[in-house]
Amino acid sequence: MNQLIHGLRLISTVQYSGTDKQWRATRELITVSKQGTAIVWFRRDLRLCDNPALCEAVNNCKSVIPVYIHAPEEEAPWLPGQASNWWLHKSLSALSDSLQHAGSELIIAKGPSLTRLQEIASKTGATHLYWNRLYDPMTQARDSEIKQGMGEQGLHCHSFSSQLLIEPTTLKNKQGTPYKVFTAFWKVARQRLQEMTPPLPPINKLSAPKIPFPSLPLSSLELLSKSAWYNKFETFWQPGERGAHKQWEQFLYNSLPYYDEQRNFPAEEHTTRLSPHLHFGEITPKQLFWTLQHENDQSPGLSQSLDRLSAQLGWREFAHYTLFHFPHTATESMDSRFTKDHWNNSPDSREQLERWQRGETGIPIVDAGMKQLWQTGWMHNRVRMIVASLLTKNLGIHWLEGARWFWDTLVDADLANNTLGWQWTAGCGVDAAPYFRVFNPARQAERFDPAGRYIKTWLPEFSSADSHELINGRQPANNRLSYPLPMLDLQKTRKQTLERWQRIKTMPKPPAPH
DNA sequence: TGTAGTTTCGG
DNA sequence: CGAAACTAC
Repeated sequence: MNQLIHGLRLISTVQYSGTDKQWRATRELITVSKQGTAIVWFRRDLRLCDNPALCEAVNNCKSVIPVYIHAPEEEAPWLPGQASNWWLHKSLSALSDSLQHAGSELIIAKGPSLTRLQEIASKTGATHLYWNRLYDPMTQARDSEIKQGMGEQGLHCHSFSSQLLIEPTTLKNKQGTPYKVFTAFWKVARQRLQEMTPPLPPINKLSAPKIPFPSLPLSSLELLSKSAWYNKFETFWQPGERGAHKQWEQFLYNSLPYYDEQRNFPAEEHTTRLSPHLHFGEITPKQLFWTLQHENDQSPGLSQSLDRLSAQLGWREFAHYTLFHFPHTATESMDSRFTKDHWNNSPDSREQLERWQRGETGIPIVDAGMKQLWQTGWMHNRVRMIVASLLTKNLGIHWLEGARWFWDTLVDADLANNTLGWQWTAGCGVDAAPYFRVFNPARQAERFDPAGRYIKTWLPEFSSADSHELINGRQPANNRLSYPLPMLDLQKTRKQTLERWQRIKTMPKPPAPH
């Protein structure tokens, strides 16, 4: 009962946070005379709420042209994967609808980004270009070229911060180097976040461009792959800004009070499931953090859950922060002692990788996770750590192989989060887990899926299995289950891994890359 | 955000 | 004697 009341009040907070007070604050910013035409270049900020680039363009310019340019090759070597493309398709469609409602139209084009932007500017007479900043290495490089290229054509470029709570350049430790340990980073960051400006109000009215530039149909981007394996995704997700807000409100109402205690239990649905929405910028970390802070002042009973969830946003910040400062880590281990030949390159490793990908390792909690990933484009975070530990530690396969699989199959595939997560588990990244941290899937299943509900959901062959089978999988003496025997000996591989990692960790530490 | 083996605690 | 605490990896 108490929790219901909490939930209701929180929802009203969300809606309130985007209305009067800030409306007034923003209106004061509106300049007296609006001039010219602006292009608002949408990238991974597919929303109309709390969108500084859009707000500023609307406030400063007479007409606004919303543009999306599809240029996946500009993100090489990390071209968005298939699950990600499915989401993008849906999200663009949602954004396009919202813009239409606001009296405008989303112009969809194909790259190269610079050429297209210059073309659109010259055909529409636009004099200003607005965008929200991204921080991955490829986009950083591309965007500075755009800034220069557009500048040469006499256009004014304006970029804004909205993807992150903290601009990566503005936070350093006492030695003047980037933080490499989460707790130290977050201690300072959260202190700074005490003073935060509120999220911006939604833009629900836009003046249509005077000279329309023909948009390509969304379908021409060919974001939906032919195999249509993602058909089932639609029952799990609602991409787009409206879906993001719905998910957030549902979480606040149903799950926030349980978050601290329940978030580690993959069978419970008490995580936010906002990762893909955040990745595509359908909702901002500020919108979330603002609500959490506001609630923290009022409901001390929730503080554990609120802190815990804030810290998750902190990890997201930390991941983007470290990738910004150490861009090479997207493809190389942060700890350079982990060279290519540290990893398992045996002739068997290719087949082992494939069994892991298909969810046929014979270890129930791992296979359940891999099936959940395949069917929904998402995996519970606890299970991500378990499957990643099995691949990198027990099987000794390079974390990049796991990162690439996740990249293609996750709807929330995000270079910064993916890089940090995999290197953390493998023990070669920033704030590396002590090398001796090897997850025992059986023990993890026992602790976090005690009734086997998660395993039974994704592995129907276990529907009538006993608890021993749920934890350990099929045993050699038991032919009752139509399920593979475990592909490895957990105890033996753990021991071998500890020895191999210990060898690395006793080597002299290489000089820091910074 | 680890595991596993050993020691200590408390009824 | 099982649970909790401790400790090495």
